[in-house]
Amino acid sequence: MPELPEVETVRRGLETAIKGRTIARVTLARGDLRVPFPPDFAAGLEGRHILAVERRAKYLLIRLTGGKLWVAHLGMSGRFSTFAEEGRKPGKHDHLSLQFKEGGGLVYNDARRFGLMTLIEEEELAEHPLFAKLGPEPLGKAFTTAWLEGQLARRKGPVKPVLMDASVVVGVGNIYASEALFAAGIDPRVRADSVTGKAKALIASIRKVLNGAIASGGSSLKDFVQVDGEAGYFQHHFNVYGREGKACVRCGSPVRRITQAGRSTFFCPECQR
DNA sequence: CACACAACCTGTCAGC
DNA sequence: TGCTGACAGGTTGTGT
Repeated sequence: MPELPEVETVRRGLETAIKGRTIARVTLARGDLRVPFPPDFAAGLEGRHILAVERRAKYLLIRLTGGKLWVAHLGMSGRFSTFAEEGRKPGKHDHLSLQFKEGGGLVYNDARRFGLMTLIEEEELAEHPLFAKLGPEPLGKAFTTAWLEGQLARRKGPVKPVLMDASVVVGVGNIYASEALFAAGIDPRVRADSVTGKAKALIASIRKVLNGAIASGGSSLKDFVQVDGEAGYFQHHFNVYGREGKACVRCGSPVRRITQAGRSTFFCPECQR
């Protein structure tokens, strides 16, 4: 389910739900998700205290005592939820379960198993293969007009897949790439190097779209006991994504769907040039 | 290096 | 109700 806003919503939920707890026991229902759990994963978590829940790109970073970092990626279908009962039976696709010393626990469920869990040293984060080549955070200061101009300038393919390239900017997935291009009035099919002059507007659009989605996810989470971004996700309304054939919210002409790099792209041919 | 495409795995939904 | 095929929010590896 996650693009950056959903992961950020889950991060906030986890922060409330598990920060300050002590991990008493870890149960793995199987040995792998997208990649195997490291051999020391369960033992490495047990006995540790949860200091903070952070995020880099679409990865959740759970800081533990002893300089350890529990890295979690939700893939397409991963979700965390908390439980209060002791001796809870694992449901279908529950792959990981934590029991807290203080009582209650946390479950990771992931039907498609595109998620990922690992345990690394805090200090190896920057050089770690998962993180070394990641571009700037879209909501951070390093995502500048000059940076995006430079990235667009060396790409001759369509602009939309460039926005989804994590070495250009992280956190922008298939939904928000379409939404940001709509907000910026840019046709997703145009060559990336033809819109360098719109880099500044594109950054503003990306931020607007992501911040709007975070605000919507966060507000729905308030009434939610569970750690689960799904409610916020489905509550959010999209301007073009998933709206093939429906009237453009701005001009009324039908929204089109095309395929780019194997993914669906939605856009308004009138409003986006 | 830039780019397209397949692969990973399961669930859901539209259409028959 | 059941079957089939298309499609799903991510990332990585391969081949050109």
